[in-house]
Amino acid sequence: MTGITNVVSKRERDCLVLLKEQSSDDFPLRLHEIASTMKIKPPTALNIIRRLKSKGYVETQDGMIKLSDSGDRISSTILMVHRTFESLFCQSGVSESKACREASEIDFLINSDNAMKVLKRIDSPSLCPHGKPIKV
Amino acid sequence: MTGITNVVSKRERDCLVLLKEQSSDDFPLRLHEIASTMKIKPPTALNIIRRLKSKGYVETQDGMIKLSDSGDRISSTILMVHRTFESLFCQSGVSESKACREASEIDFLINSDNAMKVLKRIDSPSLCPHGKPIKV
DNA sequence: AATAATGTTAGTATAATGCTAATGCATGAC
DNA sequence: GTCATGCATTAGCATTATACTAACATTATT
Repeated sequence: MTGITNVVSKRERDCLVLLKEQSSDDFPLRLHEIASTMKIKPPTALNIIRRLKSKGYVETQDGMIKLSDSGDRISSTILMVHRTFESLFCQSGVSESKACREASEIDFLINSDNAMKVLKRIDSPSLCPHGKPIKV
Repeated sequence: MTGITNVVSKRERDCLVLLKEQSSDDFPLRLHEIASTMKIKPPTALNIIRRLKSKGYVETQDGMIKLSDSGDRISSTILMVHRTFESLFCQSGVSESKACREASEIDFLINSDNAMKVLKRIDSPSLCPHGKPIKV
């Protein structure tokens, strides 16, 4: 089996993407920031973080939460798939915001190898509709 | 809000598609047939059927299970989305069986309006890779 | 030191998914 | 006509994901 498929749930995916897009080694996120961004209460967020930790995707030090190497890798993959399908939807005439929402529902379910093939099929744009690089 | 989005779970989707593809008024399915096709035990299947019934997608008479009108409609929509993405994956170089599996993971999550736009974008094939009509 | 912010535990709830064991019902074999 | 077989259904249980509140603990800030 090649490619990456379906190892995280929807909310785990949301959390990974949040960490990938809005944190860095210099600016790791705090639990309450994750909770408020995800519009959930801290105990709920803690639960998700705990699951991600047990999968090895997240590390915490002094309440600071950041992606592990493998978390960074899987987040990049999810974002690549996300931007590929976001681009597809936009090329098809779907609005940017709807394209983004739709892509978020499926990006963590789709095998990365298959997504890369789709990317070629839709003329390999290098940037997603928001202007971010598809392949990182 | 237009189009149809996310009103069924994965297994409800599987069951709807099974009923749509392998039953008719003349040949409705029995519970144990659904269970064995879905590789689950009858009580588990009964649970899914019960949920579909409560959503108005399925009717039963004398142990015979068939789609209601609205169940038929939503199943058709799911299949349209399925075949659209299956076609996309195949056009991209994914094998027929992998394309089908991948499409099954997402077809019930994608808004039908968006799928129809994607269908146009991929040159509006009238048949899916298995030779079945995409638009019913 | 007191208050505020933050993190964590404990307990609860729901939905989806799955199972086994037991019961109920109908039908065909004998 | 009874009995076995097949099928449907109920009851009970378990797991995972998701989410909440209330309470407690810890850490900062003033």
